[in-house]
Amino acid sequence: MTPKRQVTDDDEDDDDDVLPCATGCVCVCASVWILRLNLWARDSSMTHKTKRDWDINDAIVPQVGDLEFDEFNEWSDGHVRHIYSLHNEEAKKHISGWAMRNTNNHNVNILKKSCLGVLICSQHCTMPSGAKINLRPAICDKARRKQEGRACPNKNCRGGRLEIKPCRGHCGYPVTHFWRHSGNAIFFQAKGVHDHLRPDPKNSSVSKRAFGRVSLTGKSTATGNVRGSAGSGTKKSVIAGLVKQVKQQQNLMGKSLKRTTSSNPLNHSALEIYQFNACGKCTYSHCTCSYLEDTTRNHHHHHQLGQTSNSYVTANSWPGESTVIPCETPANVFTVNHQHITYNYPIYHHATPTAATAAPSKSPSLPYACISELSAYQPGLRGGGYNNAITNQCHTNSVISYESSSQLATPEPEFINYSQIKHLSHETQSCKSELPPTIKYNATVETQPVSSYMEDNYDYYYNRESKSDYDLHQQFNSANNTSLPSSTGHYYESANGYNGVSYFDTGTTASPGHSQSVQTQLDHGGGSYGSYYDHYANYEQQMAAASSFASPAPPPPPPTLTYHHHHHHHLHQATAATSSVTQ
DNA sequence: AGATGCGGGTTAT
DNA sequence: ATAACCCGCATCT
Repeated sequence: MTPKRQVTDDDEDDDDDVLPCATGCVCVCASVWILRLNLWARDSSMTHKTKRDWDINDAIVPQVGDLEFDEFNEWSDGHVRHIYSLHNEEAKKHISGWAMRNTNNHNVNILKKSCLGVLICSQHCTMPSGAKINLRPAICDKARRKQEGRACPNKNCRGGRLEIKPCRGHCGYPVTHFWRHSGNAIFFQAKGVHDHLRPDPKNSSVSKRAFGRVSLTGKSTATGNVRGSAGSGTKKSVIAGLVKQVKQQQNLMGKSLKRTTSSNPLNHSALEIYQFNACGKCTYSHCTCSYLEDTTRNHHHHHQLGQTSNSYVTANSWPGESTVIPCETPANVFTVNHQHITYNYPIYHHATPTAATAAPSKSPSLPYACISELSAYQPGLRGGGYNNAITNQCHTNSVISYESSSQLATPEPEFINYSQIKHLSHETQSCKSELPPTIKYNATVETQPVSSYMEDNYDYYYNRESKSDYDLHQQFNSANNTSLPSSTGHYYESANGYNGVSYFDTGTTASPGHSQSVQTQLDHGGGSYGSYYDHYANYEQQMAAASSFASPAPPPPPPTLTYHHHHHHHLHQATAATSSVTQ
């Protein structure tokens, strides 16, 4: 488990590009999608960096060498991804310093958790250490309810009560974590930027005081937010706690500043900025997106290609200037469906001009990515000037439509669309051969080259070291300074792996060759956390093997499935039916 | 008791 | 149709 690669959140960028906001709006960080497209488009000669790119929803995630795993980061923040060893105990337990609770996303393959925020004092009191009350909410609903309303543990606080400060760091919703077990790795992806401090550990003295483990007489031993300092009550720890909290607060401020006042975007790496590219409901200060108010029902968030793009492209096409940039129709138009992760996998569309000009076929409430935003990535459209007062509001008649896969005009990278899932056990037999089909995913992908511009800029986005005050927030990872996806080769070639194959759940299908052996290496038994072993793994293994050969074979016809169930995907049940994989 | 995960169900958009 | 939540249950620590 010796991690060869050390990473911090800062070396992560990410792909949370499609976010349905609470009010129905959607944040589209098209920039990232484009970057992803770039990755997808690269052929097998592409650099290692590209191989680092993956999404928790990818039909096939990279294979990682045993020595290439990330060090566990319990304080992941921002849009980050990590790959942990399947033997990493912390990863296996899906641990997080943040108070993350299970969120039922009705996808048994990907565990989703959402942040509960922090418990704060209703009086916003200050402890002797100078720190604020910042406790970890109980994960258990019942326990958490008991926490709320309790007296503030700060002896200097009068009348203060503990109350939840909910996390709103992800488009106005709590930050979410996703866990997926695949092969010998555990894939972790976080979405959103916590808009609150790190909560004290459960065993902190303050926490104990607050929740009865320690009598209130011990109030004077407040130590602030120092992990591991519980009960120490030393001056040193007090200072440390205060310093830590102050730093966190500074970082929180920094986040907002980055999102709102980056007058000189080039001072921040794209990755760095992207990390803060959280989308709020446009009522949140964190939100970096502009949006269109749909007079009928929804308001559409138009993620500015994120500050990510702003920081680099500074395109003339950038909406800045407080003007509504008329959307154009660039040669390369990428469309993205705006369904949220884990349920309806994002679908990347590299639309043809025809498709690009096609009017959105779906509900007018669907969000659209402004082409001008996307065009910002086009070499010829680069310009100068970054403007924070972005109002990249394009009109629906000139935006990129988010279409279903059925409207794909060209081979495109596409992600699993759970809405396409269907239980085949009783109906479909699109899966040829002896493989017992159960569930298939519409995951046609492509390897179509994208503009070299994006390729050229890949390094900028993905391999640039980003140091900022945000690092202060990553205290537990300060030593792992942005090694970025430097180690590589071990990553799956996305282009190969996705080359025109249709994805299917192999957890229920016989897998030829070595995949079987791989399967046997995995621990499916007993553990409470074993259920997230990727049911796709077999197929991934197959694809991995296939990709090792020269040319990808022509893709089999993508399965066309219909999802019958309301919204549940009982892969486990399907699996059990074939008794090839245990739960 | 609480953490954790599962999954049926509801609600809002 | 989609995703956020709520809830009860089961298992484990």
